[in-house]
Amino acid sequence: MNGQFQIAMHILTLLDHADGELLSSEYIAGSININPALVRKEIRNLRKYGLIASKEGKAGGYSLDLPAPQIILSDVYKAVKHQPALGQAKNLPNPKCTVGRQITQHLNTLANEVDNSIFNKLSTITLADFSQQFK
Amino acid sequence: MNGQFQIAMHILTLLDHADGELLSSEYIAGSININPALVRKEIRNLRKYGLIASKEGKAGGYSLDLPAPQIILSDVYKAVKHQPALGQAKNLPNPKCTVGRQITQHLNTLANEVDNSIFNKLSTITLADFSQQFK
DNA sequence: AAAAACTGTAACAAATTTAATTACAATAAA
DNA sequence: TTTATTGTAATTAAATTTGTTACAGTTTTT
Repeated sequence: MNGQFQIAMHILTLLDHADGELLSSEYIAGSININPALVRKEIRNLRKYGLIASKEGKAGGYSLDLPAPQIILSDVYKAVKHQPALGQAKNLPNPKCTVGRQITQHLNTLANEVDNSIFNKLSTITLADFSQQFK
Repeated sequence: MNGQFQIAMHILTLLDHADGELLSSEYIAGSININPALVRKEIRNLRKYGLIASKEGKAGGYSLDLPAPQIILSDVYKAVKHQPALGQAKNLPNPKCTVGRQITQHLNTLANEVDNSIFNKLSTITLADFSQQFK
């Protein structure tokens, strides 16, 4: 995994604290300490998932698209997750071997079970829960 | 994450099926379809955690160091895991910002909780459970 | 003793992924 | 019309992961 989840949480927490006021990608980038273009790229994704609203043009910026108590961390995770948490090997096991022939399938099943347990855990926490720790 | 867990599980499953007979890194590599040196490198690690035994020299090779029912998948995970499942951002948040100042700590707490839920899930499954699916 | 078949380990190269940078068109407010 | 900002793409740089090669050390076999 990479740092997308952390970046996403940082952005969302800032927006929650802004309390409806629009924040610019430059301001957000200043808090996270990364490049503003990366912030915009990450937000493009979160917007696709209905978590963030944006306004273009002068005095534009970003805000939450849902009240913080309605943003469930499992949804944030889904938005940024592209791979199973257990990882994914890129080898192609030998189909002539009894184990090699079947292992991909069994490993995938296991990976899904693990992903589910992460979802379950994260579905018990809202952005509001997380964000209020800072106050 | 990378594919280390999958490679480790593949190796362990093969060794379980070998039923005490020693397997060479070349044979194992043939089933996984990767380089023998990589197999040995991965095994070096699993050996450190007491999961695999090795024998050097001609007619050498590898075997399980514990009966399969005593190899818990959470131990395999611990052996290969180097990073939290949620990932880890490499930015250094701005300490002048209320959120930036505290977020690393709160994200780490969350990451630990998630890691625990993975451990809990994997601690319910043994290598024997996994491996017997192939028979 | 010598040859053969292994493991153990290191050094290096290649490929892939992630993050950073730059640039600029499009939009909306002043 | 100027200014500040988002949206997006293209490119570069850095980091990580995977693959390769090589060879010393070990144990068995002849």
